Amino acid sequence: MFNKRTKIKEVLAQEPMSQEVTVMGWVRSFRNNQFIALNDGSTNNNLQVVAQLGKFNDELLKRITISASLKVIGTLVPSLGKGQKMDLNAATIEILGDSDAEKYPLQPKKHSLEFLREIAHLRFRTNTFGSVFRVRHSLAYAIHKFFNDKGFVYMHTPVITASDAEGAGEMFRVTTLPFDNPPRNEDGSINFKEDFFGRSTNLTVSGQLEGELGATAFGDIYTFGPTFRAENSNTARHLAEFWMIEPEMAFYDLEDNMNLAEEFIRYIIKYAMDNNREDLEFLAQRLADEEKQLPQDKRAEMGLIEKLEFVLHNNFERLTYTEAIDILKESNHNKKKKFQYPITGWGMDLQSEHERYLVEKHFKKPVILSNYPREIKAFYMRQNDDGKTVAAMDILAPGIGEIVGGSQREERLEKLLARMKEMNIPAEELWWYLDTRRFGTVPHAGFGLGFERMTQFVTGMTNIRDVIAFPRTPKSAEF
RNA sequence: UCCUGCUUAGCUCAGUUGGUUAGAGCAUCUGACUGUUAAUCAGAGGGUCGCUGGUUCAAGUCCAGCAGCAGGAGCCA
Repeated sequence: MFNKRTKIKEVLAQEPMSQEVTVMGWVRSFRNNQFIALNDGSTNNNLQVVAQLGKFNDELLKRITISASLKVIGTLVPSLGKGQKMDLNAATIEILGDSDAEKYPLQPKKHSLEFLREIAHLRFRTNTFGSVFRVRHSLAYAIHKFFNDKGFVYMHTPVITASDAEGAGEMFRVTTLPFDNPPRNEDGSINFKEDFFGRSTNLTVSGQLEGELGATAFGDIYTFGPTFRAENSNTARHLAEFWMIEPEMAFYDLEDNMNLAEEFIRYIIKYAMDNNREDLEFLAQRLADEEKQLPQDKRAEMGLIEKLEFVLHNNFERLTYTEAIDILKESNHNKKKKFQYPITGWGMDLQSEHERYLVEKHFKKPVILSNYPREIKAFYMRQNDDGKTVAAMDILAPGIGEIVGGSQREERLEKLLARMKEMNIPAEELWWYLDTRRFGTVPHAGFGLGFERMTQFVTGMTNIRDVIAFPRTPKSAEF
């Protein structure tokens, strides 16, 4: 058996009492031909391995280069140096894999995030990305734990779908037809009857409609999977491939939905705070250092840890779209005409500058906006009695904007059909969806949460490309 | 997709009104030193100045097109 090692995180938690320990990891630095900072990804903290002078031959020492992989057996003793509690006095050092220092691109110094994106395959070996991806993992685990503990069923909705009626964005087409010479109908259009599925298919833009099918059988379900949007969006908060969590609950109204979303967000943040304290503190420090470069007015008012604590201990501000419009209209910001898009009145769609004003300047906390005008929202949202609004809600977070979008769904078949007709959504194609309203329809609700945006919020990373391992963005799919 | 900006050594950046052989710090390599913590000291190597074209006696520097990246906007999660 090869893997008889102790993870460095566990080693560092021990008291050094000359016990024998086997560790394996990658060299972060090699100082003074004697001190190896070894990292194995279990924590950002390195274990200092001491290769006593004269004990190892030069040929071996020369191969201890940055990012070479080592197996070290030694005894754990209190450190004579000041920078760490313990040393691993090496008895044997085995080079598992050499690393050519002349070609290895990472150095023991600060690199720009832009540069690290160009070497996304190696950036996990930095402290920043080590912390980010350990936190990302914890958030993913916490999500499953939260829903599992509440008795939700984890539902795997399809990645390839045929419905093109959702209007959630541009889609990536899935086909096996030859693109240079596809079979054609008599009128010249492409004949998808000859395609793999016998019809036109695409990558999913949302699992919601399928999720509703699950909710109307299991009661509570959630999905957690990849989602694809072929939008040509070039921003720090959009990806062409991202992960989304979509809970869907039968016997829920809009308020139940908001309560669940708020509890959910708080739960996963608390989980990360309890289990990734070290990584979050590192990221908080990183963010603070980064913000020092910014002018005063662009800096966040709270540090990362402070912000997360604040979210844990303060209720989200809840208000209706109508109330939000009033606040915006009456704001000094608007009266001084500082909005690029002026507040024209009820019915307008909120721009991100408006959302940011509400969240970052007015309330200074996460905000849940509800009951939007029906004209600016999707067909499946439940129509309110006022005839003007729908039971929709968005959760807006400081720094990243919309983090959750959800609604109570229209469960009344006649109303749903009428709305679909108004919006030119072909009911025939969604016959299976409409069946939920035909056979024992129930009030139900759900929401979607962008996993990367949530991870951004928790890690403080300002660019979404830095919280997913291999970001897919326009003109970029190298790794 | 639109607006703005950027692109010079492996990395982070200087580079004057266009003018000889394009610089620095870090990294790398060689040597010295040896309880270091971004180790230190000495030396060396390392460049198609994003690409294509233009103006000029002369272009890293000026102009145009293209590409990529970043920030902002739109779309959204």
